Amino acid sequence: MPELPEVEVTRLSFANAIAGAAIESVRVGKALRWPLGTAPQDLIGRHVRAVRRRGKYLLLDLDQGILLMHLGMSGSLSFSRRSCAPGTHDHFDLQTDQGLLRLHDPRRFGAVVYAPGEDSPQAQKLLGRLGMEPLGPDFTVDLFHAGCKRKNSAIKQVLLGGQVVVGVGNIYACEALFMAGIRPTRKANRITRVQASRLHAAIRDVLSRAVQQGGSTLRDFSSAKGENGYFQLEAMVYGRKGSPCRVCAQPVRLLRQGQRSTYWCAHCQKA
DNA sequence: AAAAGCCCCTGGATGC
DNA sequence: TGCATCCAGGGGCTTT
Repeated sequence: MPELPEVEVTRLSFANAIAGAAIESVRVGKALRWPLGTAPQDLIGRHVRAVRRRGKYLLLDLDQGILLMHLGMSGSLSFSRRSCAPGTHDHFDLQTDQGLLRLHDPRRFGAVVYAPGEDSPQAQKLLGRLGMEPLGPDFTVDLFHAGCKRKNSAIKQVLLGGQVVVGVGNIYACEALFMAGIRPTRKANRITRVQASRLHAAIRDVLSRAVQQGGSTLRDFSSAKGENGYFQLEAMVYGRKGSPCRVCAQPVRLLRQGQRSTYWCAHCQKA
């Protein structure tokens, strides 16, 4: 489910509400991708200072240590003033004096990991190799182009890989490549400076528009307030195999790249 | 070192 | 209706 826009929409939907909250109890349900990394009761009494995002990770800053949260493929968070009994797929609860933060994740590819700090080995193992934040000031055309030139794989794979730029998942990689008119299979190291510039702009544009639309709700994503996203209605190619391209009316094509589906338009993406 | 493949897991859609 | 198969928004780890 969650790419950068969905994670950011989630963050925005509960960051203010949870700021300053004291942790009262922690419930760990069925196993997620990794163990919590500390005894749940050790978190009791600590305060949530802020909620940040790095790539597709959420970072809950505690007054001592941090909680790294990842939504995997099917995860979503909810934050509610009133708590209620957990459902089948509710695998992590953080009960605070300001409300209950709950992770719902049917497939359990998500994770909640405690680390003593952002620079700790536990955190760096997950965050250490992440590329540039696409909506941040450090994501420049020059650095993006240089990053592409270092990669000998398909540009679609580079976007998904997260070592050059983070947060771009399958939906937004397809959409950005369409907007930039670039073939998904193009070798990244053969992208010209002009193409890199177009793709850079497309990535920023599609991600920021998606945040404004509340993300994409394909199956069951919603923000921590329960609000659905609407960007999927604006998708030009993703999930539209065989349907007419919204620009040229040629049928949208589907191909496999690294076990993932790539949607694209052969007529509009010739670069 | 870098790239490609392999899994983790559940549920919904599709086809017979 | 039932059952098998395929597919899904990710990404760390293992194998080439």
